[in-house]
Amino acid sequence: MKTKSFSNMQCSIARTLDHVGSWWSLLIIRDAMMGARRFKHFQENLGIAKNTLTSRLGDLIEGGIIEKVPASDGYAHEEYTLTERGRELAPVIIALAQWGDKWVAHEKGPSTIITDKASGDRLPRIWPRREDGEVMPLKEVGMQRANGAPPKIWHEEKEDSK
Amino acid sequence: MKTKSFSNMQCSIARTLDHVGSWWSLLIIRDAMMGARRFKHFQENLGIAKNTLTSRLGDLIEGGIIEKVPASDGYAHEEYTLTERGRELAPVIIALAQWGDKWVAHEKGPSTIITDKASGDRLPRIWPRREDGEVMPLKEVGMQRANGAPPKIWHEEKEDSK
DNA sequence: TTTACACGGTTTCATATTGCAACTAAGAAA
DNA sequence: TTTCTTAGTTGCAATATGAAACCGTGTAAA
Repeated sequence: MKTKSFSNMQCSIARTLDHVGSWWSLLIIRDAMMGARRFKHFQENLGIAKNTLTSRLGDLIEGGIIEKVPASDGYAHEEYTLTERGRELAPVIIALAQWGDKWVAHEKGPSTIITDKASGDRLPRIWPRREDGEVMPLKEVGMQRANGAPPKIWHEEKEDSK
Repeated sequence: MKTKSFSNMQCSIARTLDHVGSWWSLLIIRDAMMGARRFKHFQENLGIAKNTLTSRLGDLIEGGIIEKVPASDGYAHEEYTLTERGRELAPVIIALAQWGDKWVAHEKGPSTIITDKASGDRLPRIWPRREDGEVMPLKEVGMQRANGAPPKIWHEEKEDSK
């Protein structure tokens, strides 16, 4: 028996979570976005067990989200940096951070602030928008199954029951 | 020993993941957003073990993300629906889905399509923007530690080494 | 040059989480 | 009344995680 993998699911959300869905992955990515580059950085900052960190870093490297590069300073051997793939997870990280700020904030306030580097202002809430850039109410966002997707039966059964 | 909880961390990302970071949580939320309301829906669609589903649903209810409500149709006893808190996770779900579409797409294409209900068009990529609504390059997004946050030493050590 | 230490792991063991299968209680259907 | 469906619960096996000890390499200190 194994913990089930999501990689064979067709859903993009599941396939993404297969890469970043395990317990520590997104926090490691967050730290990498904030400048952590070395094993020690992640380990001390997160308080993660070393063997678990080894394992998670390995998975992220295998998934092409993080890569090992020669050290930027003189003496360290190798460092971990985000790939393009990894950097593009920023919207996920920002969305998580902003949800947390709103709904489960720490009494001392947020410890991480996401800003526009140029102005120093905090970013507005990341949110679905139309092509023209206008913010959409969630009610107007539809999540549908595409053609190839296996059909769902959730709503049909309601029709003939009531 | 216990699996470490993130809830005592000050970081909003960690605090959010404490609610939705476990293996199945975000997929359950995704299904709820797509209309799943009953235990059976989640269980059949996800292929999750029933005891695990029971446990995850309980956590989500405890976290105020899902709630049990009287059935909408005649005979079912109770159903699971997203709360406001839960619905506001949509940006996270969308960001995950779009990342997956781009980087780890299934050969048959995405199974879930996120649209503007009014036009039927797929949404543009959810992405950090400035106050004026303009899309920002990731390079211009800063992630900083706020005042109260414990200081990090990642960069200082580089100064005096080279 | 020898010794000590920091770093990035690996190994071992205890506990936790998950999956699977079987069982159960309550309501609906036949 | 009997059967079926639903929404679980229970028991067991396998995997994941945490804590602590250990280790090899390279750097620093004496």
